[in-house]
Amino acid sequence: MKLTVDAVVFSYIENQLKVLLIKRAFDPCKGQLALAGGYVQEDETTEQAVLRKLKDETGVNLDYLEQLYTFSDVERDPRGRIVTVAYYGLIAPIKTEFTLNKHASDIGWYDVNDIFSYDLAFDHMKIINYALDRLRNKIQYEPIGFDLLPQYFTMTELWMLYCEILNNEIDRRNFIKKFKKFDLLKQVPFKNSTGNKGRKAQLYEFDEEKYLVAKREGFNFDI
Amino acid sequence: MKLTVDAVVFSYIENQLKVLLIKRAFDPCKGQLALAGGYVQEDETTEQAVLRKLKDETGVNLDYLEQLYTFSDVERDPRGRIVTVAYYGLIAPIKTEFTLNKHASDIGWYDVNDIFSYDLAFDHMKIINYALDRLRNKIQYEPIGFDLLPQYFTMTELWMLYCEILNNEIDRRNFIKKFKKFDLLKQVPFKNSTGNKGRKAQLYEFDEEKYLVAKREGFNFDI
DNA sequence: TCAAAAGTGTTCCGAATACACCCATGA
DNA sequence: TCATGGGTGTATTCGGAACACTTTTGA
Repeated sequence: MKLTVDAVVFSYIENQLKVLLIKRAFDPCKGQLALAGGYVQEDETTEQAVLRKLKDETGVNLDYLEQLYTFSDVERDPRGRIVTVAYYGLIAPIKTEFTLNKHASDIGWYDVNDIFSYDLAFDHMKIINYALDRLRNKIQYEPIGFDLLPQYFTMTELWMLYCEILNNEIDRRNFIKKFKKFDLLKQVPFKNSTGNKGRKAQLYEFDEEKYLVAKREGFNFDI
Repeated sequence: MKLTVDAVVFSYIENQLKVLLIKRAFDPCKGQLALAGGYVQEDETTEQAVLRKLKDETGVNLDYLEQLYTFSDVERDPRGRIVTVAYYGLIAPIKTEFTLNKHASDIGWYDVNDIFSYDLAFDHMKIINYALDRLRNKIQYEPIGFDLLPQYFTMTELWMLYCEILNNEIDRRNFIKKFKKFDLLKQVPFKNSTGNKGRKAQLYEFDEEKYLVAKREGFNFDI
């Protein structure tokens, strides 16, 4: 019985929800896209293992990490009996410098709307779908969406993120009204100028402290 | 690296939420209360392992089973590096016949409101608390409460179950009104007579079929 | 006829929804 | 001055919360 970890890492790049995949350099499944992951060592928790493997295999540092599910189908790995503890992580769209290592011939961000047409290694498609379900649920009742955005963002960007992930049409005005009533955002004293059209937008920052205090007093984040 | 499973089994007996614990017959933690569980075999999934161990160690058959979380602290088991996949299960309060086996010197139902004063083996207290959190959340948006009740139950019993688990005062009238509007219950053509006081109560049965149809059409169970 | 539990209805309030116009900016 | 995207307000509707009386039953 061997134990591995796998990580479904999401980011939000160019208004699209992306997932981090590596191209496997070795068999089994050589050449196929796969999640980052690997064996758990004797002296580390599964969470530590995920962070270590991500660092080793891709060089990324997460803003959020959560255990997803443990997959234990007997036939899930051709190398033998391998149980995997899957995690999902979120990362702001900073310029991610990938450090290729021997296990991966390529590393990249793939649009989640496209991955269904790819041929993923092992049961990794199943794991990604599980992660997507969890993300879509969780983003509605925990303020984790901010971990997919840069530190400073506009209301429209926040709104577009939610539209993209929940893939439905949310009324922009109602969404912003609701979010402002939550009172979890700090205005920052400058505005953005992405694109050179139209009015400049106010930038905001998530106020983690405020959220924790509000939560302790019974506030429930709920979109 | 060894892999085990542990099961937090709940039932609802005498208007109290109970958890199934065994008294360990051997070291480590001999004599302490613990969850049912054990090693995962090479040719079975973790879910199959839980069901097998529950059958072996206690003889109970679950009405509901769900994976909870995988616990992997390096020091969580004195026997060495053991990662455990925890599950929680629900079972209706039928007369459960326990089959004692060599691993357990005793098996019993313990009120969840009392277990905090007991000395549980390993990190099993942590696991039970995790399961309680999950149950309290999930019962509010999936109709799993019925798996803690007998096939036929009264509205008042259903209401009391929710009050007990969510330990807060829910308005009885609003609760019943809401549940009736869901239209997920079948009236059965007889009434109960528990106790010999007061008006007899209509008995109901959960209509799983109706729920699945409604769910497919977009219905969301939500207390 | 009384005590105990079951069963039911109405009002009120707040949140969600639907919906449209004005503002700031740079070309 | 115009096109583009940012920012705000109101009316309506629906569901949740608060709340009290009548009915059935057995002793």
